[in-house]
Amino acid sequence: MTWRDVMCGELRTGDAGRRVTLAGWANARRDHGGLVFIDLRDHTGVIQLVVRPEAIPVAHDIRNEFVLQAEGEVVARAPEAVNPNIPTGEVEVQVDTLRVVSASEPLPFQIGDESVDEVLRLKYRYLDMRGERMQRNLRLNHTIINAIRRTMDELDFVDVWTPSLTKGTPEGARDFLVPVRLQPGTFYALAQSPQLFKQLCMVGGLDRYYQIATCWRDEDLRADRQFEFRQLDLEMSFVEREQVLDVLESCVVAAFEAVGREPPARPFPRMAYAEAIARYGSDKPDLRFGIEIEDATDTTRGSQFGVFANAPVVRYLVAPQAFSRAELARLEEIAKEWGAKGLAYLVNDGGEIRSPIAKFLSEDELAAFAGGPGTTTLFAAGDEALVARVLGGLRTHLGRELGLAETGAEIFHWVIDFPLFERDEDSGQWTFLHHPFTAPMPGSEGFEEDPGSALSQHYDLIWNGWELGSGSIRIHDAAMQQAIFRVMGMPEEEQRAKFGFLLDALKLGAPPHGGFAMGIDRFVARMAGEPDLRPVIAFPKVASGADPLTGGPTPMPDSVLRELGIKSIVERADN
RNA sequence: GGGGGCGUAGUUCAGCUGGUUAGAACGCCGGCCUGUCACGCCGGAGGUCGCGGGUUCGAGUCCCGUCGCUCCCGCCA
Repeated sequence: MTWRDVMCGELRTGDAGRRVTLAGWANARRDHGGLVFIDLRDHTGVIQLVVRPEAIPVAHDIRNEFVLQAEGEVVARAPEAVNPNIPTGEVEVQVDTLRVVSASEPLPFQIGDESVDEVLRLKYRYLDMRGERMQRNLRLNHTIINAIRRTMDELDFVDVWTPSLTKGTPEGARDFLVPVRLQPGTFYALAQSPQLFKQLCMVGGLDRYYQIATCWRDEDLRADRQFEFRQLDLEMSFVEREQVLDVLESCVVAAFEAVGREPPARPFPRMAYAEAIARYGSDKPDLRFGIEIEDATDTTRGSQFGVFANAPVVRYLVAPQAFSRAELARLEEIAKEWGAKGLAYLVNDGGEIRSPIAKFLSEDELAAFAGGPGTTTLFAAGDEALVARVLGGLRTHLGRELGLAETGAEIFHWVIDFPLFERDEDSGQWTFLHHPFTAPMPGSEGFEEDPGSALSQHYDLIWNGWELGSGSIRIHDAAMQQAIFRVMGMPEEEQRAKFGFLLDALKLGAPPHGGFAMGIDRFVARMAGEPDLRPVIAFPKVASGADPLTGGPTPMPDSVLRELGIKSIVERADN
């Protein structure tokens, strides 16, 4: 038998007179006693069925979300019966055969009701999926990934599968561990990224590798972070930075074109890390709006206001609004979240300056810092990094709260010239900023002398203040790789134990290479206009790490653990 | 690990300074209806107010604890 020969959403007046077989879900029913209307829905849309219950008594028993199969004739509706709200509204199907394929109990929530608690929708994700939003998002995801794959293929990249089960490393994110039964007491880690495997592919002469790779990280979940996520992972041999960036720009543009949107102009602007921090207080600034950080240190050095006079750095930004006392208290909260001790400000309310610190400031200072009427100057004082963090946090907050970012623009840009190392605040040890395989900038090869001022060939791709991904030119020289490990305080034996396989490869004819990893889920979420990741992922987990649909994770019986050489030390009521 | 928010019918919510039988809308069930399209009209069922304890003559409301969910910080090479 044939379940259907046309989709619900496809029928138009040109189909009038045609006999059709349809299958789908009962989206709505309007039972008039002697005449029953049923809106039949599939992923293409809705078509009105007209059923005469004297001939088809089952029509009275149809309920929402029953799966139905209907046969009948497409007829044009009378002009006064046309429904202009749906694309199929000029026709309907006069049904002569109606079959309940699958009944449905009343639903826990109504399809398409976006006000329903998200966790409940996740528990019944398949119902949520029947709604327009998930249908749109999952298909958008498919379209984007197809466009990316097509682009990579055109550029001669080879899709190579790398292992999910990998050797664990204590650096970086926490690993998801997988016990190995054949070697009790040992574990694989689920890959946090194919990083080293793709570098080995370059040593293997693949020249251009890519993969839509699943990655796992056992860190706390957020609105834009899941345990597992996908990245467009790529690596290229014999390239400089600009060639890598060019490939990513091609993918972004192809994705925009595939979904029928105006792509961003190429090349995307480049901005040095130091400039991003100085002007915006962030290494991923949202450039859809202005508001830049200004320096006040020269003026405040001799200030009567002790907080200013004693701070290594005083900087400020001018917000385009004269904030109320309550709003300023809220902003101070934000500033404190980012590490500030307090928040100094000048409100210019129609030309009149309001400020608790005005009495400490000279005429010169007031004149220098106050914005025009209807603005507020927000200060941060402290060391350079703190000031950047606080003002960057405030700037992002203002962009969101004041709607400054809602310009309709889509701004892509690169941040380049990152530092190679940073100090770990706890241990005081030098540690890599991104990962230890990033090559230093030409001119920074002497990084062992002065790790703090060395720059790296690392780059980030930013979309409207979202970090979409990052990459770098890698180290292809074993001696340099070992020098990096040395600066990080990793002794020779530890280097061998953890990364011996990489060091061996780098000694056996490793070509210069570089690559990138872009978060696919983030990219799709942005493209879909979704505020976070979950609406573009078919079956996401919630913030506790649980899966409301299947009820995972679950404890395992001791017998299973014993075979794996594992003993649980956690007492559980449910075990 | 730290901070904020939430938890009342299937769903979304209301429920004042503590005061009779905890309400509404949608959904659900029954009845009527041949041109509706979020059909309409009439009737009905449905609640351990997250859980435990306390204060009180009396707790959805106040207090303590606990659980769950959520957002943020930490963390996420």
